[in-house]
Amino acid sequence: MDQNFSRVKISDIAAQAGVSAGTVDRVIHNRGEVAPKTREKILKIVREMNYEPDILASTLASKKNFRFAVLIPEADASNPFWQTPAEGLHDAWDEIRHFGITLEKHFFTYHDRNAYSKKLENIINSHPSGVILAPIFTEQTISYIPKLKKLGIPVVFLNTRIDNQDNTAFVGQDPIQSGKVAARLMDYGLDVDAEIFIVNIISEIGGNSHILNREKGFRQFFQNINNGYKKRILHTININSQAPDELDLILQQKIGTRNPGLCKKGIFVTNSKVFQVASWLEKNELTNYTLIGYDLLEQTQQFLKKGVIDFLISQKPREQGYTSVMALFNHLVMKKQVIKDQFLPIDIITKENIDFYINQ
Amino acid sequence: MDQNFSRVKISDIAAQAGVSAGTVDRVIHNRGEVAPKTREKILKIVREMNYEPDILASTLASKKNFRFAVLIPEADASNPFWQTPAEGLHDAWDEIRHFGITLEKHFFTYHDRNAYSKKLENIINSHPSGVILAPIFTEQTISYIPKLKKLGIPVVFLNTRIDNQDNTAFVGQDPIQSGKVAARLMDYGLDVDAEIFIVNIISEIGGNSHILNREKGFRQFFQNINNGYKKRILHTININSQAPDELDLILQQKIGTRNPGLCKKGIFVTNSKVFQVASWLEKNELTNYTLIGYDLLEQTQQFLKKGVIDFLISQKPREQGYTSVMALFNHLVMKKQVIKDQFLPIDIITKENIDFYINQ
DNA sequence: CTGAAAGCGCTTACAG
DNA sequence: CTGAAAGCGCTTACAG
Repeated sequence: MDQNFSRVKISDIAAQAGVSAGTVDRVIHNRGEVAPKTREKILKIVREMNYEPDILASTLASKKNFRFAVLIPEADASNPFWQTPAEGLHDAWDEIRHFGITLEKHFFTYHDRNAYSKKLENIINSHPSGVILAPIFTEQTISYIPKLKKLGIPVVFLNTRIDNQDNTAFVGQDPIQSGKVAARLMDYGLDVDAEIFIVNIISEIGGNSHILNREKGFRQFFQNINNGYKKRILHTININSQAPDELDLILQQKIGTRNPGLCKKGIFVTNSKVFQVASWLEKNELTNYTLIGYDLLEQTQQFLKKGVIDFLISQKPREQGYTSVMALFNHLVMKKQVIKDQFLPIDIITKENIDFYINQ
Repeated sequence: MDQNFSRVKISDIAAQAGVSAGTVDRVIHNRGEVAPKTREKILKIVREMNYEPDILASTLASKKNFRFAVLIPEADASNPFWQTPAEGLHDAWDEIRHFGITLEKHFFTYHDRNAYSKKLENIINSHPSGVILAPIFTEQTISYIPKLKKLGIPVVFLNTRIDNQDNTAFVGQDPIQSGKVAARLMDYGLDVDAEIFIVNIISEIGGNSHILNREKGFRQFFQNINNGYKKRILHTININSQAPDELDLILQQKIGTRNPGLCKKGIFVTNSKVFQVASWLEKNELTNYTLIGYDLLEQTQQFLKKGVIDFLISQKPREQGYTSVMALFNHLVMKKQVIKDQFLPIDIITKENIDFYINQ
């Protein structure tokens, strides 16, 4: 039955096979030093009796320890997103630490690729049991994959996916698809002839692949729509600057002065910087815009609640952290098969459901 | 440090206190038979050394077993919703069964209150370690709460919340708030003067509190909106019938013949029966409606993908099951403090993000 | 009220 | 290649 945890133990197998528990153990864990016939015999009985090891007893006896090393961006005022994945990592660790697991967190900044490489190298040299990585810097990351592989250290990618790599798992969101979700919301809410602005606010050296892919998905949505009458006009606005005044100026120029007074327009901001656009709209009392962006930061939440932002898309940052640790745990400790691409849901957040998503 | 699992063990405490491990154990588990001064002394050292028991060793040694009894509606063709919570229950059990936990599932039908009572009574009389309950029948449930309490059997409410009860936890969605989410989506997508129909399709004896509360929340949203110009016209249509033909007739009469040709109208179906309304719209080639409903069943999914349904709200059925088991586990086995009201997120599902929610 | 001993199921040297 | 013994940290009778 489903509900009954197998009570067959090693001693049962040993008795059946007429050998000692130690020999059974050697077979089960493929530790060699067992005669082929003995091995086969034991294996057969293991299968017949449907033996499942007691993972608790195993962990207790083996005194094995696991070190999970984490390398993610440092959370700070200009980059608060990374606070929450760190909490998720910690929560998961708290649930599994009984199994002799330690979690080491290391941080890097978006500004320094070399520091990232250096830290990753140090981590690898310390021979952790597994690594959880936010591989913002793609090339640097790829260059270390062979070494990790050689040392047999499994690696989980967090938040950013890299194609064709030997990672144990990826945990994060599909950015192209999330762009499509944003597009659906725009399309549903706007008149047929409404203009739409895609605003990319790029303020860091790295980590822009998400932005590009979200725009890509957003545009794909409108290409795929086959009710041809909906010829949406999409403008992309790329902004590097971070100074609020400068940003306002650009927005004013590119959006504010454009066909004022016509029907409601849409603005899709491809990351959490949507709060800066919201701030501009609010200051200038511009209400005739639908505004959609990303992430539940303190600032974005405020503007959603005020109604300046209409929808936010959440990346489930806590769950990203949580799920990454669990992927490593299931792979390393539970020896379960782990799903390689773990795409987390693309949550649509409004004023009405936000309370249930905070801290997810 | 955060990351270091305490390595103090009972023998360390015992040595410090100059007693045996057995005595320390008695103190830690409040099993009495210890002299007050000894007790105090040990307690002090436990605190000082920051002792945390090794839950694995404890579980292994104690040979304790836990029986979790579940009582939920039977999933069948007319009520497929309950398939998924059952899967979530099973998934959670699979993760924790090492701790000597068995999961017993019992089922009831919406049609028979007495059978529900009877089953609940039988479950209680079998003295399980804890109970997980879908308390569809409120009164019947409440009448058994004192008995559960007396026997010290913790109970977790699944999907339906009952006020002011001594349950260990509730896991489910806030139906009033979910109605507001639906209202937000309607309001965002419809013209100011569009008519909106609220359709309650009631096909069972019990389980209608969700429907009522969803309508309530939906209406509250429009009452609270203070941009007075948006005077929405809301019609409620209550339908008891289940026969498709009859249903179509009623919909045709109440919705289909009403101001045809005017601007897009909204239909909010307060449960998963939204697929029946979708089917009616499709058959009659009525495209000028925004349709919002609940739950990711096979039928609702199809209509969402076809574009007949615009949005679905998911109750996260799998997570409901999963979280219920974990609540009981954390309470009973891990002896952690468990949050009483665990409201799960109100997920907004579209054609674009549905793939990431299936089986949640 | 307290301690010594055996045991939970598995793993790890060690001896042969 | 194999077995006997000790041990992981905690709990459970049992004896006193």
